[in-house]
Amino acid sequence: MEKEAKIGRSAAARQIKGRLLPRSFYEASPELVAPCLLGKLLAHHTSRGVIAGRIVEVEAYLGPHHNTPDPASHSYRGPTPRNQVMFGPPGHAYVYAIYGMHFCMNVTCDVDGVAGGILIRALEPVVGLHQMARNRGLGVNAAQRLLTSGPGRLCQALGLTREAHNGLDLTKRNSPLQIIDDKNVICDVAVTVRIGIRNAVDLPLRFTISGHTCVSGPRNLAPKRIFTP
DNA sequence: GCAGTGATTTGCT
DNA sequence: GCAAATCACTGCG
Repeated sequence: MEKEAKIGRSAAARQIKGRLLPRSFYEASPELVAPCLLGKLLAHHTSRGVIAGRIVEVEAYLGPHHNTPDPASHSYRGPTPRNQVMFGPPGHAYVYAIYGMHFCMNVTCDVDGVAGGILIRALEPVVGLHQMARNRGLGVNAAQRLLTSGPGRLCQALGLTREAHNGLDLTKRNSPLQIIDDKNVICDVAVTVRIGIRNAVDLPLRFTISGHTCVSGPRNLAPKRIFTP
């Protein structure tokens, strides 16, 4: 009980201060933008307050115009009603339903008209931990990594749905959903193959903050390489 | 390990 | 049109 109260106070005391990432940040290819998102804050402004987490794991999904074919990407076969957001301007949220019960959130990137997306796979909870636990249907003393470690979990924790958030512009000042650079410095970035997919399983397009406890998936997945940004 | 769940797309008529 | 296959997941055993 004592511990939960302490977490609640420290989270509430924190302010989200930093620079809203501009449109130009997202105008490059997914494999270039993806590692740059690590360490940034994903913030959802709700009527109940702010819920935010630090991005610790992402995956790049390449568009059909890219040199490397990516059959795992939703945009692989061209635009459809579901994936049209990916073919629009960069810096927008592409939220879709999967397996009948989960949502996943991508950030669109590359220039307008060229598809590209980055799946946000895991966050480190930073602000609104009690609300995250409520949204996830967990007790307030649930382990932090159960809140936002996994693409479905983080959407549930932040209260993101396709109906309410698909197509939102993340670069607008008044957007309820934003990505903010608070100058947090990260150490090592590990590059691995993507997980949870059937096609194009060999492409090294998953980026994680190396060793971070909130990263999802198998702990023993060997990195293809590690670099310091 | 695998069941649960439903939207989405593809491939037939 | 309609049926079948697919799916970037999670939670339970």
